[in-house]
Amino acid sequence: MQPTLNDVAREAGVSSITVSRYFNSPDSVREATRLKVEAAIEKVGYVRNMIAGSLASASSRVIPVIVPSLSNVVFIDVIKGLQDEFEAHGYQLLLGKTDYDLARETQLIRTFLGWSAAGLVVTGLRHDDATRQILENWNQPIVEIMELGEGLDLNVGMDHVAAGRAMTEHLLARGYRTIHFAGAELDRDYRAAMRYAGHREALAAAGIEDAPLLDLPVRQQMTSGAQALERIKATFPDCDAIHFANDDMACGAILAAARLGVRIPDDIAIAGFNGLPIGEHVTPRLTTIVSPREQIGRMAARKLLARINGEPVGELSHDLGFTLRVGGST
Amino acid sequence: MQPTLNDVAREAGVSSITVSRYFNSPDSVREATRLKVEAAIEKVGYVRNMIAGSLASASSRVIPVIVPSLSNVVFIDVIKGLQDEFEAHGYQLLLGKTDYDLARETQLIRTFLGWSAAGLVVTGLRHDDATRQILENWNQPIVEIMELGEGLDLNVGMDHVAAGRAMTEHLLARGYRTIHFAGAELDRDYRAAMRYAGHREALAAAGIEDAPLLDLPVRQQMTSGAQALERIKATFPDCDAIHFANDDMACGAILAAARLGVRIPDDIAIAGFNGLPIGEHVTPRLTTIVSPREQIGRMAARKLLARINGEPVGELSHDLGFTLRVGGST
DNA sequence: TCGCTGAATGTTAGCGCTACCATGTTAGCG
DNA sequence: CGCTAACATGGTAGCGCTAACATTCAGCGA
Repeated sequence: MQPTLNDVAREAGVSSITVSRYFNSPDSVREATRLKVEAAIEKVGYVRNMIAGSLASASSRVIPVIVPSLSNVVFIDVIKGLQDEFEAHGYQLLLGKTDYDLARETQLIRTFLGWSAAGLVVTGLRHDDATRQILENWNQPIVEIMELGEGLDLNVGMDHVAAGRAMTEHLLARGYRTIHFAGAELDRDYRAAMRYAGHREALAAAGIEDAPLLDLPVRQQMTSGAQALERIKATFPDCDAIHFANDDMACGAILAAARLGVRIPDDIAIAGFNGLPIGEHVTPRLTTIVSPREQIGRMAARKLLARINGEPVGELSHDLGFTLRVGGST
Repeated sequence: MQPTLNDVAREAGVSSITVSRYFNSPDSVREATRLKVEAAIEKVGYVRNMIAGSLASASSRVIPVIVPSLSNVVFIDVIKGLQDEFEAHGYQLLLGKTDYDLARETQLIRTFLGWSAAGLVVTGLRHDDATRQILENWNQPIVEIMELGEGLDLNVGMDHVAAGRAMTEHLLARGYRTIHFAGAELDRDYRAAMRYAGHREALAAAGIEDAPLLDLPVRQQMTSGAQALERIKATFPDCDAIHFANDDMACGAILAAARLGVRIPDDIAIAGFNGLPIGEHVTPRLTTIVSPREQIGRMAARKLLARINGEPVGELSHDLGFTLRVGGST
């Protein structure tokens, strides 16, 4: 049987609430008492029972994080940022995954509420009505991450439409005119679809109404990229640039180009999105948009913790921006 | 205020314990009662309070997972496997990260014990005495993952020494004789060091006593790989093969080779470890050892859940093996 | 010395649920 | 039709902690 607060209290010759205070508000315990309590804790080998504490105080130091997928590096980096900040402040990260299914999201949130969570991190601004209703009635802080817009509470991310626009503006500036957009399952990955929307906007602004789209079924991302290049090269010989939905696909295309004898950027230019390390190692270097993934996690955690601790959080919606990194591929 | 079991019970005209049974052992509740309870739950919008349940039953459906790093794809894949299985069985994954620090591991485990966890997944077989002592006195199932050997309880992984040996045997069979091993911070990444040990064994068995090692400080893995290639090429012109500690480094080297005009495998052969998708996209294809990462997660979760549910778990230590995937790089 | 004040500590009553045992209820049998 | 066994349900106590209020104590000025 694990020792309890009472065992520590008896050993230290104080009451159990004093030991509780030693943990929760050390400043309100006198130095001498603190030492006695510390010795007692050490002696009996006490481990705090977080469950009992959470029940009594109706709040736990647990923060659920809901992401659509763990196969995507993007979310890994975000989780890393979140985890670092949470751990540093004594909060635990509870991981949930929706597989891009909004109903699953609702279910997860329902479960997590049962953990009296101190806050919630959820991916994206799109939720179904059930989720929305639950969260609106929940009075703990929430951060919606990745995108930007009118949210439930706090919001940290970047503007995907602007990112798509920026890349296509770059391609247009370089003189490319027949630019295809290639992605994988854009209905699920709606943030990629937003980048495609930005891409269309940029084309329209340049007087180009045609914005050809190749939307492949997901398999392995790099393979899809290679496949997209082959397909577009074969079907649309006029195409002079491909704007990919992500770096994995773009690098898959660049690596395939070497095998196929396609010269980049002379025969066709390639652009990506995310700023993954691999883009710097392929030849030519990939032109991409660097997304602030880990920073999104870090900032989301900071805002959430600030809100939990009743500190000012600043703007509700926080745009972390992005940077265009130009390589030799465009 | 959230509705409680009592609210549901009153609404359904039964006692609260019956509602509790509806959740925990549905088979022991009559059909008619079940329907009444379901209607009541729906009506009052009841959400289970997992905290209270965990306190009363002294066990929570939470399973902490402790990994050294989140920057390494390897652990991501493992977490994915674990998460899938846990979620399917109604268990929550609590994520902890040690940054390869054993003292941090102890601290995390101590905290997690306070969550009355149903089990624990921890990376590796090496722990400090404090951790070992805590875990030996804890009577819940534990799985140590990644490696193989005499563990605290259950163990799922692969034999890294054998993997290193297998790769080097392959290189020797291909006729390479001056084989360098290149890794990054092998003191921290001791599983890579185990592969190096296997590499040395294979060389020794072939009568080669010299097993040159290049151990770089970690930066970005692909960059380290490129750097290793340059360094070895310049310093040891006789070297005819590099056995890398992982695929990232190996691919970094292959991609750098194209830029440097080094022909692979004619000038130098390159081998990796892990079987990441990128290895199949570089030219030539990377020869590597495919590690069963996601399967390790999945199997670890299954064994843990079996043990939790009092089902037979089979062998305490489970070897998931590995496969040599030969590409054009050797 | 006393009384006052603020800081430190204690007392009490739950938080919402489940374990344990007790009781009621049904079906099957002779 | 009564008896029994198996099944279904209920009452009660308490898991280990903290919120809220109560009390004590130290330190100080008058």
